[in-house]
Amino acid sequence: MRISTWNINSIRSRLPRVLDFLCRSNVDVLAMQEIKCRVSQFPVEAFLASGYQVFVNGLNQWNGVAIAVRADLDAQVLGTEFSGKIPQPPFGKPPVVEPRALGVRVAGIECWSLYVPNGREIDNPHFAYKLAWLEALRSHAHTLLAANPTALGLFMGDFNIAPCDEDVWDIQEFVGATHVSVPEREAFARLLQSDTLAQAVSLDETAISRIGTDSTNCGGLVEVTRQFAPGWTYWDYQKARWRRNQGMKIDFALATPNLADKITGAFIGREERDGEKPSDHVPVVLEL
DNA sequence: ATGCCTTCCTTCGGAAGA
Repeated sequence: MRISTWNINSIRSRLPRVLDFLCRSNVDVLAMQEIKCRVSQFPVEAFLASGYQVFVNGLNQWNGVAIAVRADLDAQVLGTEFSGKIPQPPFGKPPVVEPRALGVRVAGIECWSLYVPNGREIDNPHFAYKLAWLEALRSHAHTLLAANPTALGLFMGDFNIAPCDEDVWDIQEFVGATHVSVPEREAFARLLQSDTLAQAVSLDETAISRIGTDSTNCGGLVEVTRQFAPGWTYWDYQKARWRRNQGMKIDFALATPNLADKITGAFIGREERDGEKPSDHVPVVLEL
């Protein structure tokens, strides 16, 4: 079975590329982020014609997530809300929960497509929102595993965090920036099983032991792409980042331990950053 | 050279992305 995650940066701009990728790569489940459209604007018929059922969470031109599942697979929507309450952004009237999460149960696996808030700048209210959003995700994962330690759960998407210094082309360029800060890396680490932290994030021993001892309240997940698929998943459109190969590794798949044991490989579809109208992210594909 | 790009909208300028 093949499961993929991809921040496509607008389904209406990327439809031919996404359908081509689905068929060519023999993908069974695709978690998409940044569809940038309302549910009514999503090209459902085109997916059906290509042999995929598709589930959509989209409100307007911002954010939005979807999951395509091969038509012959059994799939049920879980929802757009975590058991850990998803926070509202620090703006907007009336207040609304942004479409950044969608869960579908596929073949016994609880699959989530996630678009973690960007954070903007460290001192921006959006940054606190990002941390609160990640805490809601941690709470959900913790609750899932507390209820059933053998649960099969997969939390895929654009995490907007570079967990390790090597996950950006030059860490010196990111001094004082979001995506690499200690609070973000700690929030990412708290999603994980405590004994997988040391190799999963660039944090000092004090921070790792502090988070690691908090095992009664950790997410309990395992990041399952890095060991099979090293390298970056995003290159900014600006400043010729792709041509100069200056990228970031910010797209991941976090699995519950029982599902992590079933992962046999992963790869990054780098070729999707080339050619006509690419997204700035490329797909990450898991093999089970 | 801020190596200035891509997407969206009650659209031709601004917001957001990371």
